[in-house]
Amino acid sequence: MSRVECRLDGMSLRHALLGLLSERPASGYDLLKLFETSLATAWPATQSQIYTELTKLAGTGLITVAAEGPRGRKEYALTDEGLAELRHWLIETKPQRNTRSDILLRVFFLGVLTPEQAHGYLAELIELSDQGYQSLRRLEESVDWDDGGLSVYGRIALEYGLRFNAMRREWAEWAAGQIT
Amino acid sequence: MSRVECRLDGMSLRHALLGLLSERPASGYDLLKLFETSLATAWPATQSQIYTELTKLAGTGLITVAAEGPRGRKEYALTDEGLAELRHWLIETKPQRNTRSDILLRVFFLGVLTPEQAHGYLAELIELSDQGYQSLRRLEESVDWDDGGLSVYGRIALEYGLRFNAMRREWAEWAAGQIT
DNA sequence: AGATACATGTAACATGTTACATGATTTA
DNA sequence: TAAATCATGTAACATGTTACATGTATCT
Repeated sequence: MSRVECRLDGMSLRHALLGLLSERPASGYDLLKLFETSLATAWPATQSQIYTELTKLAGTGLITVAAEGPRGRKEYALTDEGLAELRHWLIETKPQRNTRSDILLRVFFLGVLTPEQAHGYLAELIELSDQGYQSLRRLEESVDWDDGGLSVYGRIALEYGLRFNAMRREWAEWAAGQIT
Repeated sequence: MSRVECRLDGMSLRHALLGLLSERPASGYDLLKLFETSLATAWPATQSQIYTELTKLAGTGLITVAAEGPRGRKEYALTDEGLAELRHWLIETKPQRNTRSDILLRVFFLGVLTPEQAHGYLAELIELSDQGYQSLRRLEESVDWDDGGLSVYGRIALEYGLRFNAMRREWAEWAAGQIT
């Protein structure tokens, strides 16, 4: 009775918002900041998208306006239904979204460039990976890992980023060696 | 004079098509098959998208209908302008598209599940990574690497996939150990 | 008083997905 | 001759980006 209809996959933005609200109530503005910091690498979202989706979520009862503050601030809180939907998404639906990579796509076509230009591209990737790695290291140091719920799994997600950037750097170095 | 206006980034589908056509002429149907095989992991595209984009590209002169075959087949070929645009994209524009990962996003919110359920999710990821790895190994064996232009960089892209899946597997195993 | 940060909302456009719709040629 | 494959196109909808538009509270 409680699950009204079959929902399609996707709609990850919706679940990202539910997930962030599962920790504590927050305004659209707060959520925007959280997207910019913690979720930026996993699921970037714009201000426009966030506010629009929050209105929809409140309309379907997955979240509610729990409090109103100064400057028109609306603080949203997760409802029981919202938490159920979040759990449903995590447990029942298969993570299989197609990952699109601008960076990898270009690699297929480096043959139309000179070997020097191809090396240039790979050097860019090495730098990009280094920057990503360093930036995550800085984040690691600045975050209070004794904080609430997101910290355990936030640390795990950060480790993913570190390993990913290290892998990409090593791969790009190897690839540069393959090009004569 | 030749570059008419400032183009925005993005439009990777367009450049993926130009890139594939830089090797040899092909029909929309051929290109669809190429997307399903070689580009599937880097930049998936649907039949609908491909045919629509080909029509647009032919309209702007980046490709032309070089030949027509049986069943209404239209074989497209890259023009000089198209090749210039492809090179421009590869050399001048920075690869910085936001990578969205459904899989990583869920990790942030595993705290709303029981440790057992979280372990279940990580086990799924390990299996997914293994399958991805094996499937790329099979592809590696089935492809004729002495073929044309795409093979050198196609092999490099494939190596990326192998390393990525290996990295993700190891990370998920480590992550499982972090959850008490 | 002016700058910055807080705070929300919408409109236009670009991109991507699913489903529908049609038909020709080859192969078993 | 029936099924599979080749071959293209469009319509409706979902999602994501950029720009515009507005106003309040705090800090220096």
